[in-house]
Amino acid sequence: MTRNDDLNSSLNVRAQHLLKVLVQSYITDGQPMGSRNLAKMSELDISPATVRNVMADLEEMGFVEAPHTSAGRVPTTKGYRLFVDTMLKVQPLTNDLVTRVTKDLTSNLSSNGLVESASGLLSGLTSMAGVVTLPKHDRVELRQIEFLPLSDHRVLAILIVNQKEVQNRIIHTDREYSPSELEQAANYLNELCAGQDLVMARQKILQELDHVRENMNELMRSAVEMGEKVFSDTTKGEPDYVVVGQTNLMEYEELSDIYKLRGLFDAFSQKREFLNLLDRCICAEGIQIFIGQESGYKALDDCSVVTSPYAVDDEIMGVLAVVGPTRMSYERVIPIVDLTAKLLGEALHDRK
Amino acid sequence: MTRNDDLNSSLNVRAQHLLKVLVQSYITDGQPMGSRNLAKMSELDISPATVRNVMADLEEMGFVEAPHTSAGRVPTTKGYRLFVDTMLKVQPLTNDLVTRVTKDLTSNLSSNGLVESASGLLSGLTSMAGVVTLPKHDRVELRQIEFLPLSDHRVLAILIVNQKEVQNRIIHTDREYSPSELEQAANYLNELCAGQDLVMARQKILQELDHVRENMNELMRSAVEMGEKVFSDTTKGEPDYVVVGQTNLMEYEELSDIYKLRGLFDAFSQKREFLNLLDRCICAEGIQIFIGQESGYKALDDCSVVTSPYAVDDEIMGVLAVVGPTRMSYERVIPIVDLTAKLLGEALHDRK
DNA sequence: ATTTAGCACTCTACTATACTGAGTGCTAAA
DNA sequence: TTTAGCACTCAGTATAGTAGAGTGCTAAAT
Repeated sequence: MTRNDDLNSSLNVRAQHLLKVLVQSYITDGQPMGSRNLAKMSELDISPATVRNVMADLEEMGFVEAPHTSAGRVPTTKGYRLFVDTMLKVQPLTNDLVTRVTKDLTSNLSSNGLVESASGLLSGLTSMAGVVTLPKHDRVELRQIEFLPLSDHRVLAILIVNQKEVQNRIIHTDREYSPSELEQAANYLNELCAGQDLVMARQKILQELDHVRENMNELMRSAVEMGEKVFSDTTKGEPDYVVVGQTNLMEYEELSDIYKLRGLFDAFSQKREFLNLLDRCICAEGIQIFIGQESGYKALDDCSVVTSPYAVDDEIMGVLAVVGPTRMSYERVIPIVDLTAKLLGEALHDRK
Repeated sequence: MTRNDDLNSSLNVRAQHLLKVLVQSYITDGQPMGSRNLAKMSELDISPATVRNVMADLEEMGFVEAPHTSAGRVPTTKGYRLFVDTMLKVQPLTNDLVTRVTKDLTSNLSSNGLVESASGLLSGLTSMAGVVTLPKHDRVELRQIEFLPLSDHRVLAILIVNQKEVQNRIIHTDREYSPSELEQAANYLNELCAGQDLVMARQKILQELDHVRENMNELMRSAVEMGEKVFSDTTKGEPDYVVVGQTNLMEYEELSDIYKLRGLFDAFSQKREFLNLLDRCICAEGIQIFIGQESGYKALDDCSVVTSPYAVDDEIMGVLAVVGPTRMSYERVIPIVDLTAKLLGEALHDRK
């Protein structure tokens, strides 16, 4: 095998081992690792110089980088990714931990408090931020919307939500609309919002309003405005998810820049981006991990998110997640998220 | 009048004027003010040296202080207080602003969205954090609690809330309780929680649980545990107040220390301390202002809070507030808080 | 008696300089 | 392919010097 083979194909065993040791060390220390140190820790009986050669290769391939010339190496997103995908050995759960989670989730809590409680557990056990979406049951998913003209500038809006539930709203409009106009408006809104949570639907409409204030023909504008009127009554102020422990994130060096933090906190409170991310996980089975920029949202660039859906009787009800710095102990966090998801599902089952 | 008179009795006019100018300047600039500058700005035609003499007096009396030897003066809490109490000239509201608030609060919003909206307005107009408690109506105040024994380790709890509303809960206990035991437990809980919001009541009980786990006789412990079971069903996750714009506070130099911020944000999310503060204002008529340490809570040491109750038909429904750095433009914030309180009240009236 | 000018003094903030330690990349030998 | 050796880079820290802002005090002026 020539050196070039190593570069082009996958990494050889030694390089992988060194990367693994480096990632683990960096996760615990937060210090860039030099060749000398890594040579020792690797227990491979090779010299620092050799390690340097390997590191140069790893850097070329994008698995590690150096903060500056004389600073040792640090894993990149790609490095973490390889580590998480192929070298990770999740820590077994201690009994203490299992009983604590069980106790917190089975004792004394209403089904809504359960969500808070789970979020609190995630946050407490990891010292990062815990996020849990409300069980789907509590959310209202729009299937269809129809309009019926009434007299006096009023329109009856009929919302069909969830399976077969129906809601009626009367809205006041600025002028009379013909049935065919209303039909077109309904079509437009259905296209835009069907299948979504009402809250999300509303946000989408608000965006639309801003976005195309001018570019829109009169009819579409009417449709959007009508939609806004319908949905404005919807937002009961119910949150879509619960975040606990945001402030924990302030403790991490790599996030303690005030601007990053602000972006992150704003993202939490605006909810939109974050909900999108979580919604993406609701279909995926089991744990999913977004490292750094992988999430695609600027606010989360320096964060990793470990998510898992939770289900009652095989029906997926929501998603929970832990948000923390990319330099987090995945080995510890993953089983915690996994366990909490399972037990939350069970607890919800019992409350039915 | 001797110089001593000035010191012992109240400040003479000139000193007051200088203090006023200093406070106003400091609020806009954030820079400590030197004697030279102050002499000019005061338009009093006195020399810097004279100003220095006055400042020395003001410092001695605790109205101003110097960050360090060569740094000019900065108002103290006491200085702000005097300014707010006696020299403040609130800025008249612009028409733009009134219409904006009116529009935001009267258009398109459900009564619950109103609270969010008001909070958003406070935050948006001041670039600080806006807080609005939920209308009292939406809160549930415990008047009385009673227990009735059922069979099979079950107890029926009867809650009388608000005026005359009744709620029932069945709880499961670890053993049978006699009627007299239940009566004592009820008495104990009534004493502890009557008159409080259910959420607060629950918090109190949780505290109690922690606090006196050992020091309590068996009966009291049972009572508290039973209370916990009753109230655990209560916390519907409904927040007691809505905060918008926390992250705005990150922009202010004087708060941008990460530890202060963490304390502040934690206080917001734990709610307890903050609710206490707001509850204190619910009885006070009109605007109330807490400057720096006046609030009595460490987390708010570097903040000022401008509060006002809001009422529907003369019945006080809740409190709203703006939280920001002590160095805020009170002249601007006060009328905004005032207006928002009034219009929120009116908007709630219209929705009834 | 009050105000003012003048002056010595203090303290922060900034800049330049030098030094140390950690760690690298490259080259040539093993 | 690995290693030793060496020159080099860079962050971090300590040191010293300087400029600017502003004070407090004293003695003179009003």
